Amino acid sequence: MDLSVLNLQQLEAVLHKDGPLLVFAGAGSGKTRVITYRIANLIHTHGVSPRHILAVTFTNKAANEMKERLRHLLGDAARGLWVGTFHSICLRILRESGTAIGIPPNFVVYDESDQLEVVRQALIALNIDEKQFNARTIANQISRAKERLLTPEQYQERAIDFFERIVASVYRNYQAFLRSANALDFDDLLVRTIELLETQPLIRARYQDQFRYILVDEYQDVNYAQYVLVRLLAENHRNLCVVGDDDQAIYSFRGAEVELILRFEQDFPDAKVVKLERNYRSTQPILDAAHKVIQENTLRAPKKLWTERTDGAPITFTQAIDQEDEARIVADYIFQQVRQGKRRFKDFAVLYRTNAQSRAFEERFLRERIPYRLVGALRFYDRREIKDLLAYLRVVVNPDDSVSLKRIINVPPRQIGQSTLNAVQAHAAEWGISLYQALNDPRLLGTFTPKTLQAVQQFVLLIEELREFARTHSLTATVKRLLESSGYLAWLEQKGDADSLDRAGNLREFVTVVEGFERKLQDEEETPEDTLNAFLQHIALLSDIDTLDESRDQVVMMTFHAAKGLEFPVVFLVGLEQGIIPHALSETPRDIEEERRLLYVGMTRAMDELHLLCARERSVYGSRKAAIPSPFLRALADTPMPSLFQLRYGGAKPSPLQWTPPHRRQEPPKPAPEKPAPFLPGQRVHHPQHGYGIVVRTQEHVVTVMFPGGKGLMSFPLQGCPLEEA
DNA sequence: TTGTCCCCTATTTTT
DNA sequence: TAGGGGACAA
Ligand SMILES: Nc1ncnc2c1ncn2[C@@H]1O[C@H](COP(=O)(O)OP(=O)(O)OP(=O)(O)O)[C@@H](O)[C@H]1O
Repeated sequence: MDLSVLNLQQLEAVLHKDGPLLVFAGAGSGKTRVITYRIANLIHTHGVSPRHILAVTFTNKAANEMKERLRHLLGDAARGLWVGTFHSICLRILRESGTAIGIPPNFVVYDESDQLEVVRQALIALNIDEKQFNARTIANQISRAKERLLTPEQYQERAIDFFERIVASVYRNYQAFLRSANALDFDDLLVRTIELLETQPLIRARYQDQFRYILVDEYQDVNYAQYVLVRLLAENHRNLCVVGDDDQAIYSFRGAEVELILRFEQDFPDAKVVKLERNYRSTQPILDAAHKVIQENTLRAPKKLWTERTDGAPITFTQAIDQEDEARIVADYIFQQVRQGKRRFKDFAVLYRTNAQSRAFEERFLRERIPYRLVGALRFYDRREIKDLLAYLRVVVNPDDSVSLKRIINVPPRQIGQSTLNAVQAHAAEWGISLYQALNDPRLLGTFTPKTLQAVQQFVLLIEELREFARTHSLTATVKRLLESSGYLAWLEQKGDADSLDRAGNLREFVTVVEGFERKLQDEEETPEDTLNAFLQHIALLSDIDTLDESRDQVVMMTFHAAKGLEFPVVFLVGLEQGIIPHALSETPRDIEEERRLLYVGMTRAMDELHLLCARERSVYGSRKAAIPSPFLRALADTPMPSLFQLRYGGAKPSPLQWTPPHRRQEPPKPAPEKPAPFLPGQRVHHPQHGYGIVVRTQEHVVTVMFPGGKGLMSFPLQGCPLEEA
């Protein structure tokens, strides 16, 4: 195997065979590469069987890439390796061995919205007003508790105020509900795996023996439960290699604790520590700027980072008028670079703090026919029609899954309305049975009018018939059958509006996805039921980034969070404004430092070019608000940063960041009393603050003017613009 | 029971 | 801005 693609420090980490190992290093220093080559080396040089190796990645996509690279390095010798996220690995363990603690392998994985629904049900059962205690907040609290491995009882003991006591009772109820629906939420996957390993010595011994080498990427973002799981699994062989960078810890809102990586050397006093200092990804100007930003943080371990790419383009900073202008500037730049043959679309990434910011870019890119892929909060599988279909499938697997049943009982409408549903729910709650059991309970059915009774019985018949069908047919056939016999597809088509037809299209696409999944499983001998289970569980753990296809020539857009671990030749960081990053909701110094790390993660995704943008004005909830640059950019005050205008039109020499101090409020644009004078390119104009300039271009609503004296180009909305002919 | 219309509110980030 | 929920008529 060719280890010459590693530097000395990387080699040191890769060759370290037994015992705990910490690779602690900055962005782009080749940490992930170390993990990959360490695995390859263990298999190739030391003859370790792949099934004795467990590698944990942050996303499913990262797992797939690692598998792919190992296949490339080792060919078939890499088969049998365990690579996946914490959640997918726990899922696999629970499927294999969960029965020992009463988890049948066909459990359902509840996602966030299912979770919320369960909390709502619990609130109703406990007679708590949802307006008084927000279901989402409570669901979050429950998640936090599980991440700290607190049972409802333990949580209750620790509850210090009224709210927490409420949460404790909801939590207890919530767990009971999950159990009766044979469901696990995301956190349960970890919690129950740990429970399994802690209470079942034989099973623990088996997995501890199996995973002789454990490697964890992005260790700075593990939470307490994940930490406990790793320790538990590694306890015996102690061949644990963790890799991370405290400056890239950005998931504390999800319970992750950076302290866990900082504590590694105390947990394993004999740990070998390797630091990597050479960055292979970015040019010097990018690295310098990123370093200036992150250096402002106080809670960090200092680290060096250098690069041989000392000759890069300067980073740019551009203030746009508003978000549309921001999108326009980015689109123009991309278009120009592609047209000149310098770049392809897939070389570009647009990164932002919040998903809502993608909108202006989508619109602009659509208009300019720039192909793009949005990695969004809304997954394909989260679309309403797909979730409905999945709910049907879950009910087919497990009719006692009341959350799913409730979702589809009247979709499409089948005469089972709110009042019937209320009666069913009340009955189910009263007798402690599932909704489906209630629907079959003569005591309840007796109270229905003939019309309702018929509707209910038809529904039960539909489900039974589908269950029978699913037992004896392929997954694809079942899905097709379901779309027919539930009347779902017909319902959408009969509605006939654009939205419904769109949804119908998505459902057909879903059938294709199912076919693909089934084809991949072909070699494994599975019963139709197993296939269906595996499919549902698999989908529950997918995130949108996992479906990103990097071979397609398209610009990618995603949040800073989603970009973790990725790299792109040209990166635009947009909306770098106070209130967005740091986000207005971050308050404590700790929060602020995490926001700064987020910016750092974004900056360090760039290989060749980094472009920072912000807008002077932004629409929030539809109303326009003045915006000022993010205070984080102050760290770059002495960095020469030309704007994209200057880059394009030449003009003034790169100037330092023009800082608009926070106290100097931007004037909201005054509505123009008369039709604005049309400006022509080449025309001389005067601006009250910036003085004389030359118009370089006019568009429908915007005029761009070049000012002398290092000011470069500025754009103004024609509406209410203070420019005058000179 | 269904469908429509209008008002209100929520928005950080996600496995 | 949008989408969810409540009020109301058919
Ligand atoms: N020894 C090396 N020689 C050449 N290129 C390398 C070397 N090590 C890593 N690289 C390249 O550097 C880039 C960053 O590597 P990698 O993703 O492993 O870094 P990382 O430390 O995991 O980054 P991050 O923390 O930002 O996710 C990749 O393109 C990788 O191929």
